[in-house]
Amino acid sequence: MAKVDMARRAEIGREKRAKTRAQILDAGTMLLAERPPEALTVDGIVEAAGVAKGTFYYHFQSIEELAAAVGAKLGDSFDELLTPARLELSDPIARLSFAFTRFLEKAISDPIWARLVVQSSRAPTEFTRGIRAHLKADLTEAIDQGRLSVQDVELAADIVIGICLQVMRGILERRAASGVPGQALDAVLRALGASQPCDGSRA
Amino acid sequence: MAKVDMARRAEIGREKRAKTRAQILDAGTMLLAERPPEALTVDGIVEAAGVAKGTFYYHFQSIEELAAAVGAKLGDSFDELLTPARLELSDPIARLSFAFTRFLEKAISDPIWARLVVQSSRAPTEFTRGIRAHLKADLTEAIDQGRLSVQDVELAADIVIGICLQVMRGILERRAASGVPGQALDAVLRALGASQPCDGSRA
DNA sequence: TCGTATATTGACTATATAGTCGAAATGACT
DNA sequence: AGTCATTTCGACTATATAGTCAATATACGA
Repeated sequence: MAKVDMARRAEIGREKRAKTRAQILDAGTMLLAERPPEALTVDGIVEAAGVAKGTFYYHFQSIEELAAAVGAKLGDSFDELLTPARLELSDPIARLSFAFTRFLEKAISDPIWARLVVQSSRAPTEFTRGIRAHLKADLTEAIDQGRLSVQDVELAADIVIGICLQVMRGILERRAASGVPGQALDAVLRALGASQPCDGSRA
Repeated sequence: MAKVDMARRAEIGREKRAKTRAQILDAGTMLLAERPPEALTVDGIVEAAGVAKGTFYYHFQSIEELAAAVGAKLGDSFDELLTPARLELSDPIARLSFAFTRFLEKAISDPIWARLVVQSSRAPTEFTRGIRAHLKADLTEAIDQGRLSVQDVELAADIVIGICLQVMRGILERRAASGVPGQALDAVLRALGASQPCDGSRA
């Protein structure tokens, strides 16, 4: 009698579920782009997402879990943005330069993403830590090659990240001049005391 | 019959009032050093200050007003830190260098202050704007003297502020090496492409 | 059309936080 | 000791937010 295909059922559920979950995730993303996670409320989220309160709890255990999911999505966007460079470029300074530029260009083209990055930088998550780890690896390699005058990796990382974040804030507050990413990169390389990478694209 | 000196009364009141107000202000300062203003609660503040709830509202209309008062106090500490340099040094790059170094040294010696500065940088207040205005004045002067290779004042300001804030975060997270302020300053001057100021203290 | 697994809803209870206010305490002065 | 302007207190009411759950809707397969 009526053998029901449980697997199929679950799949259907998963599809519908994914759609609503994405709505909530998007609403959470927008809200987290404009306020710190401590300022989020479940009522605010469900209103922004256009779903009922119970639905939120059906998909997420708590606001923290939602924030973590948004963080994971942001982490994915980092990988998507940076992985190509990591594979193609063997020169650590070139990798770093490419990544830095991609970041600022993305910030210009996608302000919500930029706001989210800036907000996330307040309380470092697993994903922003990953970025820093990659950066430090590149910097260490460059230092080992004797190509940076800054010898302290942590300081070097703070210089790169500090300029990147603050320039992002500048892009968000004032309107972005398109020349900014290049100029900012030049400044970063000067700050690190970087010897020219092979491409020689700087002044 | 008992002519009461109202002015004296008011003065007495003001003294007692000032003491309790300072307690609340200090509690607010500590809390704002560790969380964004949106995450503050009146209950949390009065508990930290060791006063009753009504007392808070006797001194402040709202949490925003308390946050503004903390911001003003922070602004005063900026002036105290920076005014001497502004009066004594006529060279804009020397002024900027002095201010930058004072900031980082203060961050090392007073972590609560540093946390407060970092937190405040999220949502620029009247007082952090003042800092940026001073900085931009110095940078403009230096650019006009043809002593910086960075020509865009906003970008230059972002570079200085970005490095300063991120190095502060680094100081707070890791333990501060005392050589950091000097090294960071060197990096900033290189980033700006600054010609040597007269003292020539850099590498 | 009906049955069923899954997803969605919104009303409901808990609790936390905001903001008020009359009563009590304080302390300089007589 | 008594007076009184001022400050402090904490109980109280409002409201907002968290978190639950029984009822309902959905949509596919039989």
